Amino acid sequence: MCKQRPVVFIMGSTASGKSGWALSWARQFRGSVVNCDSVQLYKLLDIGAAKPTKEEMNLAPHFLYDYVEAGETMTAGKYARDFFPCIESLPVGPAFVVGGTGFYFQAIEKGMYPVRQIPLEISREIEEGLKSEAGALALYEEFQQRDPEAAKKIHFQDHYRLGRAMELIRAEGKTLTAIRREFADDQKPFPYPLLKIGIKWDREVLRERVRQRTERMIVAGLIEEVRGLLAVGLATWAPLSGVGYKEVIEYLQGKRTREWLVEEITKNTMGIAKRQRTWFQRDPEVFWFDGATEFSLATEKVNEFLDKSWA
RNA sequence: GGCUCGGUAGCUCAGUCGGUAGAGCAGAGGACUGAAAAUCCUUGUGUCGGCGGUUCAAUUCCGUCCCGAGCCA
Repeated sequence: MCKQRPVVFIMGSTASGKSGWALSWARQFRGSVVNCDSVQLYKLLDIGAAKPTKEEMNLAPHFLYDYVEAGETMTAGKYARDFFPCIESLPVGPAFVVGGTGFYFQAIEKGMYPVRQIPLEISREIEEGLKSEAGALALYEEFQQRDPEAAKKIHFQDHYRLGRAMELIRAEGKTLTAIRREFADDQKPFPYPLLKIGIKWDREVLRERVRQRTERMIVAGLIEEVRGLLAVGLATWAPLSGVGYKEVIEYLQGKRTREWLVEEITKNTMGIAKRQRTWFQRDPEVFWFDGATEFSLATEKVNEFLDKSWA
């Protein structure tokens, strides 16, 4: 084994300035920026996804942005499968992996359970069951019976997780708990030298940043972007029910004011920020830096890490 | 000026036929292995507009004052 490519994760909530830090470092340390955001990887989602602009992307190599066709649905598993070939094919230099999707970071760092795609009949069957209160309850009871350990951690109202757990039982014939256990036994470590940087902000300052960014998005043409997506028949595409898009759709449909739009997007974006914070916080390996004042401190940390890992 | 309807949690409001009150939203905290910008969980004491009166007991009834909306002058 000779030199390995150093990888820096840049984590934090939305509107924390991650992309900017990543770009600065990619230029300063002659590296690449790799996206780890579940929305920015789609084509046609630009303004609402807060994707870096073409100009910004031209200042350093950017990867895994804009590469999934609109209308398709990405998953953490697919993302993880795309990530490693991408890293291998990068030009020389460190990789700055940046994004707000904690689940995707986990998918590349820890790996995903090796399970096959759920056959359509099975997912349909579960979906049907989940439609009624009684059906959901019956599924939950079956889940509790088959996998009491996992059932303790999944609330019966969390139909999404309940459904997935039941799909695995029916498709793989294995419980979540069993899959987890097998997986833990042959878990492989992340194959590159890794540094995790987190960007944090005072809550109220972040709220103000989000509000201003929302304003800027609207001025930049967010509404037209959404109109365009609807025009090509993407109304039911999952990402359009995400924050920043669903509000515009509602605005386009009815009597919501522009003021409501800004407030609603700001509010819902803060909800995302909260969930992102909760996710990243529990990773003890993250080095946190204040977004307003500690960029140079963080740069020193990165520099020191790169020195060590290239040696 | 008169009449009517309101004034209850940060916001919108419910409610107590008199025994000091509760939802939604917001806010806060948390979970998380193929939709994750998703999905889900936990969390509500506030002079019930002020002051008096009746009452064992008033946010609830009565009086009065203040504030808001509407109608009539």
